[in-house]
Parts: sequence; C-alpha cells; structure tokens
Amino acid sequence: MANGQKPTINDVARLSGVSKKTVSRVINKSPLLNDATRGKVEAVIAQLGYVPNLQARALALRRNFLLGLIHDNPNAQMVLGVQEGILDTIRATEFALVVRPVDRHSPTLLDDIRGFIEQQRLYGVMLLPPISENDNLARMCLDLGCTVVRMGSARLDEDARLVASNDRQAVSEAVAWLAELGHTRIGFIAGPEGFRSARERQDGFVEGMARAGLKPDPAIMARGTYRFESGRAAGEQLLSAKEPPTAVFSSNDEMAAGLLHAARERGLDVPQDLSIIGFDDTATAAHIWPPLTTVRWPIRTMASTAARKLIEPGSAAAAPSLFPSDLIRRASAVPRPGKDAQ
Amino acid sequence: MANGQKPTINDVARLSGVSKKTVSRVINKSPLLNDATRGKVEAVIAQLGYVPNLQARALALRRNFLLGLIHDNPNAQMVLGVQEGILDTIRATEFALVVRPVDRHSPTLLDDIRGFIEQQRLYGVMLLPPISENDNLARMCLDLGCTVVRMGSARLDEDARLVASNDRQAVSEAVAWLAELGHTRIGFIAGPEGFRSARERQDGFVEGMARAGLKPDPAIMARGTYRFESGRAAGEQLLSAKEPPTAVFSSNDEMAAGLLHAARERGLDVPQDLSIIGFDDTATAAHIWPPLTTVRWPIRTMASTAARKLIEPGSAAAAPSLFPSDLIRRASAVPRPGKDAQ
DNA sequence: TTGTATGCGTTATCAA
DNA sequence: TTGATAACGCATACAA
Repeated sequence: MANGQKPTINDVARLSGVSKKTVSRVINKSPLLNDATRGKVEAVIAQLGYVPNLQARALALRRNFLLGLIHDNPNAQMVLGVQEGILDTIRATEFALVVRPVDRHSPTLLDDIRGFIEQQRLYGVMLLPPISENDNLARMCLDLGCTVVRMGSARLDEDARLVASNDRQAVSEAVAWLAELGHTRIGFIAGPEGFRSARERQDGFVEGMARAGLKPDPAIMARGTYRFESGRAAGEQLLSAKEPPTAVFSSNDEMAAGLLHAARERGLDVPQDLSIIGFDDTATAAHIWPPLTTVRWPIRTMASTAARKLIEPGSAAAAPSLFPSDLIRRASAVPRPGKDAQ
Repeated sequence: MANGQKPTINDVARLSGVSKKTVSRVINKSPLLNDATRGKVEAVIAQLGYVPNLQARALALRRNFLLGLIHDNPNAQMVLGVQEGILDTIRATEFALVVRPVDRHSPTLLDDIRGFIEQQRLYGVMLLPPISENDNLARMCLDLGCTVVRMGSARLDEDARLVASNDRQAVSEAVAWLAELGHTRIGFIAGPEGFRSARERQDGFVEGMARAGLKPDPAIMARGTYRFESGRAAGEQLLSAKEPPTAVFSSNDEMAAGLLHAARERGLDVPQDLSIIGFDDTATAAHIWPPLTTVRWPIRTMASTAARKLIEPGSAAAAPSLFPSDLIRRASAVPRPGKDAQ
C-alpha cells in the first residue's frame, strides 16, 4: 500500500493489527474465528479495497482458477451459447474462462492442446463437439491432472464427465412429425463421416422412419459436411432424383439453408413443394425464409451444468448429463399437398 | 519431481548441476550465457518435460499473462471472429484469452467489470462494440492499470488504444452503389440510438445520398435495434409509405433479414421489387435468399492487431488503427427495374 | 558467465 | 482463537 501499489494481505494485517494468517482466515471464511476480529478485518478490507491476489493463491494452493474451453466448432452461435452458459455458473466464483479455438485437422492438435493446458495449468477443460468425441484427447487432459467435461450428442463418457443431448431421439421425433404431416418420400442429408453427432442423427432418422412404417430410400439420402455449400450440393442431388422427396431432414441448419437455395434454384416453393427440417436452431434458422422448423437443444443450460461439474467434481456425477431437445415448429414444414385429397 | 508432481525449476537445476538462476536465464533467453550450459540445461528441460509455472512467474514479475475480452455483443459470428483473431496473435506466446460476456443494461456493469479485472489481474482488455463506446469504462480499465484496446466504427480513442473500421465511408459507398444501379428512392434503417456505429452509418447514408445528388426522405427512414424483429417492423413502416423505396440500406444484416421477411409478407419480390444492402457480412447474409449484398469489415485482422497492441504497448501506436471495409456484392441489390426504359 | 540471498502474496504447519 | 515461520516456483539485485 506504501506507494501506488495495490494493497496486499500484509497491508490489511498491519492496519487491522492482526497477523497475515488471520486475514487469510477471514478471506477463506474459516469457521474458527472470533466475530470481533473478523469484523475488524473485514472493515479494513473494505476500506482498502483489498482484493486477494489470485496468482499468489494459485501458487500457494498449487491449483489454478482457470477453466478452458477447447473447441473447433463452425457454429458461432453455439460456441457463444456455451460461453454464456459457463459464465452463468462461474460468474460469482473466482474462476475465469479461457478460450482456445483449435484446428481439428492440425497434425499437432494433441501437442498444441497439451502445451496449452500445461502452460496455463488449467483446473479443468470443457471439450465441444466434434473434438469432444476424441477419446485420446479426453484421456490426455485427464492425465494432465485436469478435470474434463465433454459435450456430445450421445453417451460418450461417464456421467461426471458428460453433458449430452439425445440427438437420435430428437431426430426420430422430427421424422415422426414429417410422417404425421403426411409425407412418405422423406429425404435425408447426413453430417460428415466420423462425427458422432452425424451418426446419431442418421440413426435417429432410420429409427423415425421405421417407427412411421417408412423405408429410407438411398436415392434421396446424401452426405454433407455441415457447411452451407454441402447442403446445397446435397439438395441438388436429392431433388434431381427420379422420385424426389416431398420433405427432407437436414442434419443441421446450415445445410438446410443450402438445401433451401438448391430448391429455389430449381423453381421449387418451400414449403409447398418441399418441407424442410433442420437441426441446431441457429440464428439463421429463424431468419431465413420460410422460418425453419428445427431441433433446438439447451446449449446454455448444458454448458452451465458442465461448468458446475468441472468446478465441483464431488457433485459432478449427480448432476444431469442427458438433456432433452425440442422440435421448434416454424413454417418450413407443412402437410403434404394433396394429402387430404388422396 | 520427487514424487508424482510436475518438475520445477529446482529439479532442472539439480539435474543439470547448475543454479536456479541459470535455469531461469535459459527460460528467459538471456544473452549472457555459455552455449554449453544452455545446451545442457535445455536437454534436461526437454527430458523432464519441464514447463515453467506461469502463476509463479506472474507473481515474481508482478504482472500477468491474461488478456480479457469484454463484450455485450449480439453478433456471435463477430465475437468468435474476434476470438480467433486474438488467438492468431497470442498462440505462440504465454498469453491466454479470458472471455467475459456482460450485460450492458446491468446497473452494476462497471462494478462487475472492475471486479473481474481486479480479481484476475488482467494484463490488458479488449472492448467490443457497443460497450467499447463507453468512455467511462475505458478510463476505468486504464485506471486499473490494464492496457486497453477498443474496437469501434470510428475514431473513438487514440491510435494505441483503437482498432476501427470506417463505417461512415463504407455506408457512403454502399449508397453510391445503389445510386449507380439507378435507384433514387433509397430507404434507410438506422441502428439504435446511442450507438456510435448507428450514428456513423447514418452519417454515411446521408453523405452517400448527398454525393449522389439525392435527398434523404424521412418517410422512408426508420430506426431499429439491430435485431431481426426490429428490422421487420421498420420494413413494414417503410414499405407502407405512400411512395415506397425501391432500395433500402439496413444498418446491419440481421435487420436486413427482417426487412426481407416484411417484403415477402407484402408479396414483394427481392431483389426485383426491392434491393437491399446490409452491414456486417454475418453468416446469415450469405445463407438467406437472395444472398445479401453487404458490407464486410476485417474483424479477424482487426482483432489480431488489437491483441498485438495489447501485448506490445511499445509498438501499439505504430500499428494500423483504421481498417477499410469491402462491399460484398451478392444478389440482393440489382439495377432498378425499368430504369433503362426511362 | 554463473551463483547467493531475498522478495513476490498467499497458504500450511505447528505451536502458543 | 491466534501467530511465527516456512513453503509455493520463479525473478531480481548484487556478488563472485
């Protein structure tokens, strides 16, 4: 405090006439403390505007107060939702959120992340899909002595280290909805190979078709990369089939937007000639025309829960790890035209 | 190293038979060091997998290695772009990026941010619009002993603390482009009052109109909130004017998407009946139909530069602080129909 | 070119 | 219930 520096625990101790250790006890809310002393010290703390030095605490405690968010995710809305969810949990704590976008195609991915965790000595990390599906990565983080929570679209780890949506069921229900609307020629745009979410959604599609008594037709199924352009390409393929679909489920919104463009370019009217359902409920979904019927999963709540699992490993297993999704019904999926007339 | 702990500088010193200080010199790349000693120590470091403890360094150096990103921004794509830009710069350094979404309407905004900076003892912070326009906030960060760079849409601080686009000029050019396409009834959707960017864009509109010899007509100008719904509402207002516009500049993409919906609901064809230009080049812009002509500013480069200014205050003033924007010409703005026939 | 003693701000140990 | 002293891992001042 002497000069223009920030006050330290020593300043507080001196001014309140107690030892450093006593101040430390006040900071750490130790129960064995005389109320009078506590009050005295707290007054000085307030008066000085003293804030404990987190780096010094980290050193002495041999632990850190940093949570890492590691991701390689093309969906900005989702990443930001996750950040907000994590903040919901840690806002009132000493933890801070450190972000690290990575490139999943980098040959040095593992080493990069290892270096990051070691250098910053993270307390815990949250892994977002698709890299959350990498078991080696998760194991490495654990070996580095860092708690881990993986966000995914299926049970890809034990409860304490998982927050997941149930994509299979969600897609199955979306397809059931299309069937309910009278559609029988239902197409599908898959996500990229190797993505767990892509597989889950595909399984959900097959399951939903089966439940509706429908048979998936490979002629109106295509694979995309989750990107807009791939959705457009897949759309061209599907729509040029001999017997084109009257409805298509796209494994994410961005590809659904691409499909919409493909339909427009062929002079088709959406939703009259073609119903579309997407997945993710990104900002785009509500802003395109027609507004897109899509699957929304509770990103923010999941992320908030994940953060709690990270900083309270004790209660981690008890917190929920599976979260239900909702079908958001907008204007892009309508009853099959002429259905009533049949 | 003794037990299962991470190796420290002491372990390295002992195993390589030198003092701690010598190891410290190796870590810090001190020039006055015998090459042989350096090699010997580096070998031990590699063998042990030793990583210096950043918290201990922070304590000894009385500085930290954390950069903060403080924002209350509705545009996810932009925030993520900023994060990636900052990472481009700090990836090879010891710095980490800590994020803090805030609520600009919170009455305790200043106190929240102060607590955050003090607690984490940030080295520097980057402020995103619209809160970057808050002079009191910027000053507080500075007073807290933390370097600051503000991202904005005009010169709102000195070079060392600024990365900005020139929104006024960009909008002026966009309007010039509409005029070139033959439009004379050009409408405008403004951003929310109190936003510097909104003012700059409005000034740019007026300037562009003047340059084209056109007079802005208040009957086809409206104010929005930068959100989708406000764009739709503004659109309804503009399009129900006695003499509706044949082209509209919207102060951001999201409102442009809303305007598009309003046009559709009135049975108008975009772009045949109405040309639209937006601002930001968000993901949505390319994915709506028709693809939106819009203004793109170099977010990632700006953020990367901002990070450099933060961590190298010396060269900060020298780095560029004003960045040019581009008009991305897509399909939503076309020549005014019948113009040639006139 | 290298080493010794000391400090950074906090917590843990153990005694009072 | 409190306090003196020694860590925590690293950097700086000053010597050698």
